[in-house]
Amino acid sequence: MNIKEKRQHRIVDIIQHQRISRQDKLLEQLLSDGFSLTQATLSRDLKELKVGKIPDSQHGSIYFVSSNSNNNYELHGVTSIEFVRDMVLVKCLSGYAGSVAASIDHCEIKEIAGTIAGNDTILIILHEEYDFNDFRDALSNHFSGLEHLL
Amino acid sequence: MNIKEKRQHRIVDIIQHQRISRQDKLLEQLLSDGFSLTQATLSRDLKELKVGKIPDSQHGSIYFVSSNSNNNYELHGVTSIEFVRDMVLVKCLSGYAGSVAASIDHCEIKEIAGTIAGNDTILIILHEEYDFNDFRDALSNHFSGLEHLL
DNA sequence: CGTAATAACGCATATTTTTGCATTCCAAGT
DNA sequence: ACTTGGAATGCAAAAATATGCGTTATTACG
Repeated sequence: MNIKEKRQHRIVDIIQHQRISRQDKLLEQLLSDGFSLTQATLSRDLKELKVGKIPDSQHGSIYFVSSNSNNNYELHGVTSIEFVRDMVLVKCLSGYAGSVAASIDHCEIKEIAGTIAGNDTILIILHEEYDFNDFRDALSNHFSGLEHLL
Repeated sequence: MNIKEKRQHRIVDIIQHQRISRQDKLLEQLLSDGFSLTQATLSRDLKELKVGKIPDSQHGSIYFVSSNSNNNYELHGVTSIEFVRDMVLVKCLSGYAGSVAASIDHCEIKEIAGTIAGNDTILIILHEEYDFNDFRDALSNHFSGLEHLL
């Protein structure tokens, strides 16, 4: 895991455990944790992580991580991803299709109309208005380690 | 319904139907809808409404209304609310405790660890880090008509 | 390796949002 | 109608966040 990933993991961690209302404060913590960055980078990280902000009665407005935001979660067992017609076929190691599909479902990706998992293959149907590019973007927003398959 | 309420309703309406990324844009629409206000007031409205902002892959960052934000729903049958130790006791009309508790549960208020309802009394346990003030704020954010009890 | 292509980042600045303060509006009470 | 207190608002300034651009690191490839 490289520096950037570590940093972003730490950002999510901090946000999930404390009420952060300003990038400054978050930056302070990251710096004292040994990370080296500026507010500009932090701003970009928050965007990549799809970290949102919502008013809070006590602290003005605080950051939060949407449950199905970019969690950079690693998706294990996927061996290939291909696009056929307006469907996506995801091939997995034997027995992995169920868990992989469950992970994907859990993200509630708006582009996906539904998934069907067998033993080692998942069929994903996209909503009509989306194409493979949309799907690829969405998937890479939610999971890491798929770069070489997309 | 007074001007402010109408305006705030309209704000929620706009946000739920379009991807708004800046208060300016929202302001424009409100002005052309005949409302008269400045961006400062809009900012305050968004805070009152607990309208959040979350990065969006297409439009930078867009406003959204949390499903269990300030919905100003009326809570019927409550007769008193009191704080005892780190718990809250809600007294209701006979038979109402169940439905009131269900309504409260439905909001998934983060300050609440759990609720237990009898026939006319609900016991609400708060998470350790919150106090009655937090609870009161949260409750009044979710329901109207409780002012005289809080 | 050397080089090209891309990603990551900082700096400075622009953009956007929030807020302190003064003013206006409005409802309640006399 | 007059006073009064709180809510609502505008204005201007402060605070917070985002971003264009140039530089540096990192990766990919011949």
